[in-house]
Amino acid sequence: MARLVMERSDVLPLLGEAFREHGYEGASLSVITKQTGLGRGSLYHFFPGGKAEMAAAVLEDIEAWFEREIFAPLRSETDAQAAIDAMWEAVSAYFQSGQRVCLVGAFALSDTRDRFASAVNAYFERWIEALADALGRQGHDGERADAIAEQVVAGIQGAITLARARRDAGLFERVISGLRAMTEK
Amino acid sequence: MARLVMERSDVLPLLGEAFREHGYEGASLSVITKQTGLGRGSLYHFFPGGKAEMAAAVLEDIEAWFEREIFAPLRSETDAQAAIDAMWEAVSAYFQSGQRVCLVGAFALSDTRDRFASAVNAYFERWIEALADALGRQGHDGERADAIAEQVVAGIQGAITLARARRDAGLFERVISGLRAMTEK
DNA sequence: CTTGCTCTGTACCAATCGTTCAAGTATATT
DNA sequence: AATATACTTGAACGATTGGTACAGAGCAAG
Repeated sequence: MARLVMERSDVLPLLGEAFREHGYEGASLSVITKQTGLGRGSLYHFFPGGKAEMAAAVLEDIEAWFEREIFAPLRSETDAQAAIDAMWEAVSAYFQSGQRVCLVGAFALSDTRDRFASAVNAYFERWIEALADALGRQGHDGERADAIAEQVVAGIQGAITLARARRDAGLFERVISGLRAMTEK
Repeated sequence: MARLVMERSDVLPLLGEAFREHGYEGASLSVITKQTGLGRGSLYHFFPGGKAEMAAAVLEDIEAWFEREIFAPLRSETDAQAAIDAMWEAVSAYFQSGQRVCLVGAFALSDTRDRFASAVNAYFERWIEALADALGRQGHDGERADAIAEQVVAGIQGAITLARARRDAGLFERVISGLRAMTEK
């Protein structure tokens, strides 16, 4: 039966937005309670480890989403080009033309990275490897596929940074379409 | 005559490192006093506006450095390719193969951007325009020069993000050399 | 030495930080 | 209905935050 109360998994996206908008340090408990609508007690009921556990759970949730929606198809879809095309559409939708920050990237740039080093590293490692895998099946030789994958994933992060810095969604789309050209046969 | 005491301009690089390592929110006054070796009294003597003025001064200092060392040559050096080559060397040295964060990029990803919106925007705007100018003089038509410049500046930011996320200086250099190929005739 | 100015360490402020917890309400089980 | 468990509340804790006040240190000019 459907529960009327909030579940832990319902809170994660709200928590994610709080961290995205304010960063780890900037997302104070008052910000988080406001963003999630949950009191401090409830938050510590779901996440006894406090803020650190909240952020870790959010990272895990994000990683799981990317794994399911993007990385796994890149690795196992028989039509590699179709998986890559799907990645580009997912990226544009997920990051909302650069108006929405990549939480993992944002963490990577601050000393928050040290707290969540393995999650931050794993996210990008898997993205690059999965994309290189698809590029390989698409016809590129291994070394070239690795290079393109690194270039492309870095470019996506940079596009987010620039689009946010300049408040220019068009800039995001232009850079993305330039990168996309690198992943076409 | 040379002053033995600390000047405002001597503090800026130290302040910059503090903000780079901890972000705007994370760089507390205790962190800043430790990093700079200056007490609260001295800091507020130099920067009556407090933390916000410190960060603004650091951004101004960074912008001035890039303007002098990179942007101006890109715009006015008669040998455009030489100016671009110099840019790549300066970028590698300045960001220390991705071990050193771009403060402007880091600010752009957090809500700190809102506080320093115009400085953050101006930094990237000038970089892109100066690079596009050099690429134009190097032979590319205007539209193509703009596109490459955006792609390249975004790529640099992404390379920093990824290199830091994965603690992989080699990754930074590989992405940079891929980008560099785009700026060669 | 006196005066005046720049610089600095200490103490202090109100506000906010992340965290804890006892008490309460809602839901599920019997 | 009675009991047990899941969830929520909001007040309070000590620690730390950014910022202020201020007396004195250091030094130069007169």
